[in-house]
Amino acid sequence: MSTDTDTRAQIMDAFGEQFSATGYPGISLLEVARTVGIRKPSIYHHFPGGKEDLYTAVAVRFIETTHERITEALAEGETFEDRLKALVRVSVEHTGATVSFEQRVYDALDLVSDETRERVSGLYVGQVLDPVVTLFTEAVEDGHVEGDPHFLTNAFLHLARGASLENAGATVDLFLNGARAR
Amino acid sequence: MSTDTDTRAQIMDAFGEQFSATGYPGISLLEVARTVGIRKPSIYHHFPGGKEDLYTAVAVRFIETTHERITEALAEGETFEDRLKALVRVSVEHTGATVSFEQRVYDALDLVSDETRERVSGLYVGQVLDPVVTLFTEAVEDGHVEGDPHFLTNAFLHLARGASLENAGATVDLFLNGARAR
DNA sequence: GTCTATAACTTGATAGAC
DNA sequence: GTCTATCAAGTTATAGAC
Repeated sequence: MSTDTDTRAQIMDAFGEQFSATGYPGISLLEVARTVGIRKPSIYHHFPGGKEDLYTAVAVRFIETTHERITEALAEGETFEDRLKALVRVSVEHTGATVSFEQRVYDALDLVSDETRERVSGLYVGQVLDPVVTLFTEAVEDGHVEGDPHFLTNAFLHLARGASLENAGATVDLFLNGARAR
Repeated sequence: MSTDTDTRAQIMDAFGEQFSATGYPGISLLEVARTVGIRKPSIYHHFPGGKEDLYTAVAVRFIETTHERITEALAEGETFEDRLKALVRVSVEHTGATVSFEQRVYDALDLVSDETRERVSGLYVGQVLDPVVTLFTEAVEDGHVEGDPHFLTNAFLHLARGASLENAGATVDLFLNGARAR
């Protein structure tokens, strides 16, 4: 095997780490190159489009990984409630120090070209959002929950963003039963 | 009245707009100066500490404004439920295009000096977070809701972040009663 | 209070050798 | 596939004139 794919992956990893820490405008390709141990021009061999090209690759990889984790989470749960708990855990794993990688990806959309924005946002909706919307659509049909599936999806994902591994169960319970004292 | 405070406010406004659009690393003080209609060095007369000094001023102003709005929201509502709805509306007003100003402020904390971080985050906790924690602490005591006040505060604020003006009521209803079909 | 001028440096990106 | 060398343009920040 050539070292090609290895270097490429290392560049993406280094980019992703900086991206997570500072967001799109804060990334320095020089710093990325230094982290990998190569010179800056070498990045352009692997990613001719430069910074935006790298962003696209990293965002696509993240979205596809997330899609896989969501699919696994939805498959492993027996009950609807279990599936929600698994989804919260997926969300928690993505949440970095101060701001989630997902938020960074979404955030950068305003700073890239129309083509990149449409490609990444389209992929995000199809691979990440739609599976959750489908889950809630079926859950409404099955009588587990009531309300508009898109509203429920949005509310649940925002709630999940604030959760931690410890209170994943409590978060799902709050979502299903509310905070009102009984 | 001198033009001093006026220029200072204009600089803060221009900074805030760019800050909202690109986040801390994406801001150009040259661009800020151009927007205001002055040369870049003039910024340093009003904000000797440069970029970070400006960030602090804008963040402090935002937090204090938010504190006032929260206080008003909590005062205007008669019932606990009304107060929650008013809080959601305050949160919605802060939410910009892709990412809220609040998120931007919080986000930049990792990129500034220790002193600035401690000052801004301390002010945020005291002025924005604590009033909501107090509201939930009292609500638990009064038997309106049940659970840990800090958990409830965190969950509610995350939920509110995903709300819109149209579904503010539905969001509060979801928080209090849950999504479970009855 | 605002300016011109400038220092010192980093950015993204390219050309061309090996 | 990686390199050296280089580019134009951007960045924060300061000194000193008016």
